[in-house]
Amino acid sequence: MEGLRERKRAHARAATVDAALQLFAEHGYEKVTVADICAAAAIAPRTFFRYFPSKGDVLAAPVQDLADRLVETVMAAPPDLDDREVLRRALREVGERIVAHEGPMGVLFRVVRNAEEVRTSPWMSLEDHELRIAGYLTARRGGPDDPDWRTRVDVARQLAAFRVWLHDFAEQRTRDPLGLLDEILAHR
Amino acid sequence: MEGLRERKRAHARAATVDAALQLFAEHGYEKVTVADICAAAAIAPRTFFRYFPSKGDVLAAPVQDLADRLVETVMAAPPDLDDREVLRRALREVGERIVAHEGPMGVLFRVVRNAEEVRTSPWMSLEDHELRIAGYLTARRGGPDDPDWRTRVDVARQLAAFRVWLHDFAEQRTRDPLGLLDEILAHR
DNA sequence: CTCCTTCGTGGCAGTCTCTGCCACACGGCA
DNA sequence: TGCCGTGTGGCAGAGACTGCCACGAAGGAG
Repeated sequence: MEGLRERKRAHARAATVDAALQLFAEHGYEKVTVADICAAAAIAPRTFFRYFPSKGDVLAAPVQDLADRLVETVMAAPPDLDDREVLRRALREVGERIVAHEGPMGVLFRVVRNAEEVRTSPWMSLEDHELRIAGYLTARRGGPDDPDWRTRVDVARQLAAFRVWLHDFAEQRTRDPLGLLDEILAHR
Repeated sequence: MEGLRERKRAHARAATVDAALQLFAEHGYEKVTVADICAAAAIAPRTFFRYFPSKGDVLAAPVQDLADRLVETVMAAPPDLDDREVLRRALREVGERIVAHEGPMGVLFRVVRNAEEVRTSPWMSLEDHELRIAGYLTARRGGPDDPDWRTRVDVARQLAAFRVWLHDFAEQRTRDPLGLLDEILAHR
């Protein structure tokens, strides 16, 4: 058992994310104040900032989860695959996950795209992981701690391609998102 | 003649950017308040926000100039080059420009990298131009208004690679930055 | 040169995000 | 049951940013 305390906390946190997403989708990111979110989630503003470092991080949290998943998948890949294939599979998996949660994810990404102030940071968290991922890929084949620029460039390129797909997906431009993702990741 | 009014304005604006960069480099981005910058640049805070939508945009401005330059170069490219070559030349030119202004640019990029709050947005302006650039490339060869995903992915990939180089440059990791840039852009 | 229009500037008050501090209460534990 | 520790909420305050208004300086017409 997890302890009543932690369960309460987790519940309050999740409720806050839900309330925030709901309100953002309804009124737009900047029209919703932290106080509004707190009222809807029944917590005090002071507590909000204990859960999330900033207002924008309510949105970053789910994206962060995806990024963590990406890193995990990279690390768990069978050792006989080359970098490119490892990354391709990991991104494909994250893509599947996003498509599976289509509803909330779509809302999330659209909110992010429309929120001038926040548009940057969640995608950026992907970028923060570029170096980490390149490091894991290098370590996998026993390379040096500092990944060489080729590896970093390859990772950056694939993530950039993935972001283009994300963009398309958020705008619901395509009927077969996973098919498109496969094409994009294979395109080179 | 440009009119006294506009010259005064341009001068005050430039002085503000200089003062801000100076202070940021000295004390760090978040320790410097807008009021500090205004005191150093001899303008009122209210005026600061007329020049720049937000504190962070003082940093974004120079990067924005580079991005504009990039777009210009793309548009001015000879018509017989293919997309990839056009983009390669344009990025190479921007790279040269950055290396030439090494001092201020180095300061700028290092400030940006260290300022948690702002780290994201200036690079993002590059990303905002992805679609624009892809559009110009497509238009150049008489394609449709909406660039297809292949073009957008190619542009995104090259810009991502360029960002890796920028990162390296800002950290002064390499002795021959332009040589490295050529390798990175050719790497594919 | 003078008057009048126009537009940029600066000050003021107010909102919103975010932080440090402290008192309190509730869950965990003996 | 009673103590301890941690999470919570309230309060005050700093800093970013905005709408509003009054003033002054640039530019143009007579």
